[in-house]
Amino acid sequence: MARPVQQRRVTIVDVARHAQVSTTAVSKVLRNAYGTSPAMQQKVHQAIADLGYRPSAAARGLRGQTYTLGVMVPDIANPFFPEILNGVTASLRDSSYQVLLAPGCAGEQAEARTIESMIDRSMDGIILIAPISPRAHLEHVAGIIPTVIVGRHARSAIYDTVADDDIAGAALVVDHLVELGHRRIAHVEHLETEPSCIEEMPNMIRAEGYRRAMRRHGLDAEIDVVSRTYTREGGYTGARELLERPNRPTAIFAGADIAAMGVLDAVAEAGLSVPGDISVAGYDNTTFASFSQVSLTSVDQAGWQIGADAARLLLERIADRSRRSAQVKLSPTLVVRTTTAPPPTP
Amino acid sequence: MARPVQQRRVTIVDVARHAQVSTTAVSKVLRNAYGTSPAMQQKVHQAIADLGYRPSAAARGLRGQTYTLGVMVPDIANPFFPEILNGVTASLRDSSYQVLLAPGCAGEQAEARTIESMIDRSMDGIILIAPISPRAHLEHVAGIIPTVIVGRHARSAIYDTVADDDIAGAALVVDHLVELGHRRIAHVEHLETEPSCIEEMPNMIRAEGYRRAMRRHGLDAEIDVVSRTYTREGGYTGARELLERPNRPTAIFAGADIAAMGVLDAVAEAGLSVPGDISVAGYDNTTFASFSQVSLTSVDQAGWQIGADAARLLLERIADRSRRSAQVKLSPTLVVRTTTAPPPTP
DNA sequence: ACTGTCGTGGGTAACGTTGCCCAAATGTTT
DNA sequence: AAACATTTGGGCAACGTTACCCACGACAGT
Repeated sequence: MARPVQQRRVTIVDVARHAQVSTTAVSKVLRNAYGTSPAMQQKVHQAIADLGYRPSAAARGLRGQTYTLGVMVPDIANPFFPEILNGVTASLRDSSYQVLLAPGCAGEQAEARTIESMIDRSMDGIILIAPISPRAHLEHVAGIIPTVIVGRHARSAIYDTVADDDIAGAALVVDHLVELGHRRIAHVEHLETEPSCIEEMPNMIRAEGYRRAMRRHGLDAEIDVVSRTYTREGGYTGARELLERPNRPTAIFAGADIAAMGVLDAVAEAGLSVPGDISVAGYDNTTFASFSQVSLTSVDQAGWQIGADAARLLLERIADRSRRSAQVKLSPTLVVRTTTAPPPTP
Repeated sequence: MARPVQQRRVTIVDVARHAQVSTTAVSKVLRNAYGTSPAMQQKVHQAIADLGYRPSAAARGLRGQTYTLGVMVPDIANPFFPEILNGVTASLRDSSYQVLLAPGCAGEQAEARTIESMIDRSMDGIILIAPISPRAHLEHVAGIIPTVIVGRHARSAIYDTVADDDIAGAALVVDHLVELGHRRIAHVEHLETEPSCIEEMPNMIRAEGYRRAMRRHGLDAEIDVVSRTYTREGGYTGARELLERPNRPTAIFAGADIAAMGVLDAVAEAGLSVPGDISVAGYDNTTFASFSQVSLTSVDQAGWQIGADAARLLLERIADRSRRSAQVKLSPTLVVRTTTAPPPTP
């Protein structure tokens, strides 16, 4: 039954007393503020080490910075997001910032609550990955807390953005499939049920890129889009619908690898072979796409780089909140694997 | 250049003034504390709604609770962890708690820093998934903050645990393979580089369960374990080593699906077929295992349930810090798919 | 010697919330 | 009618940190 006594936390006051200086002095040393002699710094650092002092984020939050950054991801089960996150944490390795992930945001309501809760926790800045909130709400949020938006295609004066060129990415896939000889190329898109920001979302841009590329190749009549979600389930039901068409497509372009997974499920279930009967392509080039049993042709949008850029921009904005907003647009590349091949000869 | 003015946050004082009551009264209503009449509650709630008030977690943290729970995951790229997390958030749906995820802890040092940072942020409780810190350190942490440990096989008086019966899980796989006629069954385990808590870790228990089951079947001489990590890379290099054995195994049991992915990569690269030439089994029954192109035989350890139980225990412990510690042990089940079959007849 | 500047350090008042206590009003028992 | 219990609400002092000021001594330029 030996229970350790609930010892009081070491505070800045304890450090000050131990180092025989004022709390102000300790605070200054902690923040590398102006007005501290090397001798005092030495004393203070020694005291901090002796006592094992750690600043309280709560108390700091009440006054100023918390050295905490929040990242909101729409769906942690999607293997693309960990890559972005790795880029973020890599960028922050040498800083004193800690990253916290806010998971589970299904729907605009839940997303708003999640963002609110990050603000409540006085985070120093937030990175929102493909948020579905209306533009006005994002600007409102960005007015309260430094914000970087990942994925959305719209510039704002008060928040920075990092996005992949989804028009180009979708074109890469269509061009590749057309070059292989495909004409009936279908697309599985992600459609938000609460459509308040439709035209800025990466998923919509991808669908638009698909349509434009199809038209460019004179395939207007073959444009065929099914609307689901970027999940395995979404890809599965979407592909089921496509495979039941009287004249079924010879290629399916899923807007995300995770949806392509579902497409492959449906194709296998229908007893069709890939790429013999039907070609399949994805988007994101997740680790799953490179898996030997899958070997999915996919668009690489450099998730790591996206995360790294987002973190960098966020730190810059925290340092200078009135600086001009920046927009980073990254160019995707196509990684051709074995799920795409010429269509079957009839 | 219209920049929204940085408006001051609405505080409890504003609410109190607007509702014509004291700040104490507002605080009581917020916390459903004793001593508030229905009439006052009504007034206060109205004022809160009018002003859009949100309590500051920082200020709360300085005094008491922050209504924030932290979850530490060892590797967000492993698709098993999102399942646990979904269980956690589902359990907390109707509570006022917010979950934050602390990502990226490679090594004991990084893990300790991550835990420290959750304590610094005055979280109300933490869930540590398969932490690698020494036992003593975990007990130290649990003395400071309510803690639930997931995966570790050791009971403590001051923290609760939730774990899968890894001995039984490993036995399920070995029994299944033996029944199919396999004898040369190898295992890819996860080995921590900093071995301070070896014998409690789920990965070690799985390896031990494998050894025991092999002995039970009189296959002592066939025991063959390669030590890597539970990653795709680990599974890949581990399988490469196994496949180069003069008398290579007819079945490989990877301690995690994510490692099984790498095993399948290596097997494919070697030009062998699954399950024709070699059977492969995993652990965790992640969504990846059920994927049609993979169809991996795997042990289901009910990640969702693990997360839900962990969250429940944590709430109980927050409510009563001196309650007796609880240990939940869940029974795994085997999901047989198409990567396991009788060994090739020589 | 007298003023001004700079480097160094400290005092103090917030920041927003809640736990503890007390006061007044109301109800209940003797 | 007096004594006592209960309900309802408020005052006040922390919690740990930092921004803003001011004080002191040293030193340079007049």
